[in-house]
Amino acid sequence: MDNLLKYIRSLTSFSDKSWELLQAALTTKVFKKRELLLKEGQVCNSLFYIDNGYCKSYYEIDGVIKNTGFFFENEITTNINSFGNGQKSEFNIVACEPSKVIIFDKHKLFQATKQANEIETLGRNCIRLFATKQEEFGTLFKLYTAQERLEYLETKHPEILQRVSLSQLASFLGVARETLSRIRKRRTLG
Amino acid sequence: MDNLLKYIRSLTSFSDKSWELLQAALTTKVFKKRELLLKEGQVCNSLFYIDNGYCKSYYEIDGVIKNTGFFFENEITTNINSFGNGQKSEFNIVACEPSKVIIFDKHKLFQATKQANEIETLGRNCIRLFATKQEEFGTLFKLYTAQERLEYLETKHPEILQRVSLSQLASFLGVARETLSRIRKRRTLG
DNA sequence: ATAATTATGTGATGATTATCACAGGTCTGA
DNA sequence: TCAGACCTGTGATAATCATCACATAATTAT
Repeated sequence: MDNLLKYIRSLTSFSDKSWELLQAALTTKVFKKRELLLKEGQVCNSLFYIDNGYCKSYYEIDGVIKNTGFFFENEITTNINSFGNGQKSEFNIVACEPSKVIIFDKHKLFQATKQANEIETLGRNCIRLFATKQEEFGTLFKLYTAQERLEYLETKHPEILQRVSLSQLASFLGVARETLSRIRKRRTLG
Repeated sequence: MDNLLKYIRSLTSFSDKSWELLQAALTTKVFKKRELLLKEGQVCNSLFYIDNGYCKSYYEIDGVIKNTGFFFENEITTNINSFGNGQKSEFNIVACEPSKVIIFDKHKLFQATKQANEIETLGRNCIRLFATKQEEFGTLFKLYTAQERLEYLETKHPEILQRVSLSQLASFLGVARETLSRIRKRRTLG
């Protein structure tokens, strides 16, 4: 829980009392590799804080897996649309490594929110960070070619390249794995 | 202001008192076509609620304009990263038609937030909607081809096609305008 | 340990797309 | 209203990418 408290206090002022109230909404779970945090068709009633390990979100379309996001330590992942509107999730979230995850229960969180305004502010800031990340990666596709997208990750998010395999990354970058392999080869030579 | 109040109340319960407190953070401005709401290099200290008209966000890279979002009536636009972290904006937001915009001032909004918890909740919900939209459009590029992205807009967001020119849309869809013209031709025939 | 699975590299080929060039249509402001 | 600015369509060509096929690591499970 120590990491989470530091994370929270990096976002907003948070009294010991707020922290105590928040506990009612939290549970910790260790997910095995390939275990699902969220399954397609379910309603997402949780925010998932990743204490260690990492996860990815992916769609499965006509049997083909399309990765849409990677989430590492000290990040929160969720299906923001499902969480906010109660609609069924169209994608999955899965642990890519054994991962210790702190789960925020939506309904208990909203109850805690009523008791401490700091928790409401925390919620706003978590969603803000999530929105920022979505915007950042969504923009990549409009601005850059596949090769430039790879270079962007190399510069701004090297941790992704270190931990995610080429095949997994290709799907995220929107190119075939063979293409990414060739892009990488061109780059290490030229 | 009537549209805005309806919009707010569609998101969260909002008392007349909260509405009155919120007024201190609001100003209304009519932007001419091509007038900038936010300029690259500026810090974004506002949320922009579009009462009528529409706007787009765009990057200008090596003299080439890349559209990253379109925003219509009853939507809020901003640079969420600049607004939240105080960093300089890397993109512009411009009125594509004469547009009546209600501007939420960040600092005054935060003051109002301290006086009414409903305003904090409103803020969280506005950011949530923004995040949902970012996720939706970011995902398009990972899941679909250019033609499928066009079909998605035709189905889910026909208002964009009705109001945005082909050239402007091509940039948003990440293809050359000639390519979008040909995709459209293929579709209307086949 | 070793068999099975998963990941990566690479060639060949066809499909898709970007880019340049140019023509005609539509909008718009002085 | 009329000239300049924008928008759309289309051909030609080169670049990029997806797909299939197969070989060879690397990893994983029993």
